[in-house]
Amino acid sequence: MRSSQSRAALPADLQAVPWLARIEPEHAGRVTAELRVIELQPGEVLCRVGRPAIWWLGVIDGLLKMSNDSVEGLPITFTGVTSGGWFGEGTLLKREVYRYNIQALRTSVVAGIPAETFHWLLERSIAFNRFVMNQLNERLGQFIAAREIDRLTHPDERVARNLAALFHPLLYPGVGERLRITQQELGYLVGLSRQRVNEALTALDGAGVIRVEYGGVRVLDLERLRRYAAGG
DNA sequence: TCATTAAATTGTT
DNA sequence: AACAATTTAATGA
Repeated sequence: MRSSQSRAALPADLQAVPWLARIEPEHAGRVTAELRVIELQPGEVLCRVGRPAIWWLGVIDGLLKMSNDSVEGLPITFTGVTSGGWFGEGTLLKREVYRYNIQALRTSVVAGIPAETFHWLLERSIAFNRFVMNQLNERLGQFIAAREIDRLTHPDERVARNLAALFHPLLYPGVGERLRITQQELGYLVGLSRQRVNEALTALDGAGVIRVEYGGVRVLDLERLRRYAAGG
């Protein structure tokens, strides 16, 4: 929006694109040439509902909040997109407009490839199709989970589920890795105050499912985090 | 490399 | 919302 300008991708950016190394070399060439990168400041909006979908977008580094608030009602779902996550494929496949608002929760580096390149890859690269198919499947699971999360009343449970969703197998292959997110950011994501998030994290730490660390959390038991129930 | 300082983040009230 | 304590990052000798 402001002074943000897109630039060509640097080698370091390319390394942070998980599907790039998996597709055929002859296809990767076009992608690296067309990949654009932009830096977002906290609070900056990447795309809004209703805008035509021109890019397939992914996070190089940072944290984005994906929300679909209907014009009339309250925000429906929130999903965090962390480093390595790509989104917008559903919209691009149908050649529609964006159905979500994407906002940066912290300073983030975001990459994008043009819609034509996205379709070009779909028509040629089996490896790319495989990645997108996986991605769609994961996203579907996330939305089903999101419906459940919305119904949860207990803050500790909401935090637990949201953390589990962020620590997704697709984005973070191994348990025990550190998820870099501050308690403030988690508060924005889940819709709770920082204090309440802190309280919830302390409870989760006490239960042994996560370890609270400075500037992030470490998931010790992803399964138990997913199934966490307050008081039991 | 170490010490000092500022900034960010956390834990509590 | 405010405060103190802690951790990290930055700076410069």
